[in-house]
Amino acid sequence: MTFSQRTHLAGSLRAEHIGEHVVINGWVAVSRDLGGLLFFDVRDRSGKLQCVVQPSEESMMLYEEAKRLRAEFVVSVHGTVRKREKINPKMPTGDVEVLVSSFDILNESEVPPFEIKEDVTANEDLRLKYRYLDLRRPNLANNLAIRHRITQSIRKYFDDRGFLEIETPILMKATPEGARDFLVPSRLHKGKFYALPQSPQIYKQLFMVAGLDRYFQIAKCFRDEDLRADRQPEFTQLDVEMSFPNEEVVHEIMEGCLRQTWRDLGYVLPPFATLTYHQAMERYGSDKPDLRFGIEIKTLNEILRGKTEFKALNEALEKKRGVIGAVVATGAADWSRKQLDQMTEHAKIYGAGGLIWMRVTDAGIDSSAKKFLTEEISAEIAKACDARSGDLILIVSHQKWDRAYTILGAVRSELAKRLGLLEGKAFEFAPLWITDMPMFEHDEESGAFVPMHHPFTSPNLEDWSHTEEGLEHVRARSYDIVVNGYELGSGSIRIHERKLQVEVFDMLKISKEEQQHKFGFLLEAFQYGAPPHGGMALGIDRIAMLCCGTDNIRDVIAFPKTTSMQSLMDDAPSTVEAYQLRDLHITTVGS
RNA sequence: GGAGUGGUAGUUCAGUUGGUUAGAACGCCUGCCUGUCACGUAGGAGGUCGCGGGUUCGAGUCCCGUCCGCUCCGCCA
Repeated sequence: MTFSQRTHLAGSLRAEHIGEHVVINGWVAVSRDLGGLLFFDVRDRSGKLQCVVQPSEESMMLYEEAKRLRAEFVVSVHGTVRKREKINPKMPTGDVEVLVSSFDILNESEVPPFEIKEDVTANEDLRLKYRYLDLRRPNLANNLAIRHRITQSIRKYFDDRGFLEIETPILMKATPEGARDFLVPSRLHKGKFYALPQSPQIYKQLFMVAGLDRYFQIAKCFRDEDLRADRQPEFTQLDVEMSFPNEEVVHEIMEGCLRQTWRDLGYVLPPFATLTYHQAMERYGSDKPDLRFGIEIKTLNEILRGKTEFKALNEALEKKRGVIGAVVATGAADWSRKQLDQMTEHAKIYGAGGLIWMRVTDAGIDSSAKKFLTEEISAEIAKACDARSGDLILIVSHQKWDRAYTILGAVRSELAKRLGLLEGKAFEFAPLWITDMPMFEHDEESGAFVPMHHPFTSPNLEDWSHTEEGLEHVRARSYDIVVNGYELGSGSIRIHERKLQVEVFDMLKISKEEQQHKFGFLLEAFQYGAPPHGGMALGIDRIAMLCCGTDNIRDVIAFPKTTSMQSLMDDAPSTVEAYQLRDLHITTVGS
């Protein structure tokens, strides 16, 4: 089939093009036959354009032919741009239309399974099955364009600063720490497996040993863990590492990168706040707090100690790490019993035993724990919380420090939602650094200490301890970037000395044999002049989510998986032929 | 691993206490219509109520199981 090359994109025509002869190639979005006068809109990636077939005696054939046009037919339209009789202010191209002189149907289309329009109503599973049609919608296509803009901006930023973009292997050694690996069986090595990278962490550290000095990569990473609205099994990271840095250098580079990316998209990224991990937990109940709204947690342990008969509260006070905390819902004293019950149910999802509410009014303080809290104590709590008449105080207690604050953080977020504190703030950004994470975390199940970040993170040497009791208080030289409640990424100054790395492995109860088997090559590399180094990794998908104003990671990925890790379009994962399994020395068990 | 929620026409949904032939809107098809842009208008076609079993004279509706979508807890160095 022959057809003319287009002269313009459909969405690009404006009044300045009036009088020009143009060729537009695209899809029929909709056709309106008024009986003798026929309009059809042509859509391409750039937008939509109205075309009109106005029959005259010599063009009746054209009109008859145009009646065949249906949605999603592919057409090549020749015509002349002219001013519309009635302009359409809702369309960017609404000042003009193309008077069609001829057109070719380049391909017909079945009736699509859902209408391809901006305000799509079809459910997501149907749209995922026909993803190529969903991507035809300008809003989704625009998300991918924004994502492209982000990666271009990042590449330019790091190139300008002497960073080399270097690819790392996708088939790598399995190091089953942290998340589950995706494994790839080896055909040539019976019974052995590669793993897909959870991150290029070890490779980029070896780049520093190699003297490559400054590295970055936009890298695909894989984790075989359960999905969420902001998590996919394969995702993309901006991975960065540099030699001879301190925390300030890394922070400056990464902040600059995000600021430039935001600017290139036409957004403003305000200055970063900084909170230590403990500050974030105790003030906002999260290690990734959303600072677009201000509700802060108040800890009430000292106010309530020895002042109440409430059993649940005293149980928290008796424990070394128990916490009683409160958040204030401004102006919510008039909430109904039902609303309060809903908040309680929400807190219980996160492990709360219950929720105490206090209504502060001119008439005094009404409380669900009236029996156990005297008027004086209630007043003192209200004062500590800065609660005024008309406010609602929600109190949570838990015997564990982090659980208590996590529940309070969840209540804080739910309040923001219910009080509408985030409305109209999709494109406001509140970035911050979270610093001084604990190096180790006590694991309830195993009773052992596990690394909170990863085992290559350098401890703060001021805190470094060789005793188990001391481990709890060792700070890591790590840092996270958080924006609007999303952890965009984390990084650290790494260990670059074999001796310290072995000490950390020992503390984590990784046996010498295991150290050698999993990380022997890294320990060996550290013996040959490894420079001090550090870096960071940021989630490109989450950056794109923020910049597209969506809270669903699937909106910024071309072909995403569902929450059960399937691709509805191509039906992956699927069974394979028996000979393929034989080649790989694999048999499947069970059914 | 667990919790919640949904699955009815091509699509989005409604469907009462279990009761005749399962409805609406949009889309689709056929006419009519020369300035529409959510065109209008007249008519028409279109259903394995996710799947399997059970209770019942009778199941879209009740029960059990199962599959799938979404959200969340756990998990995610």
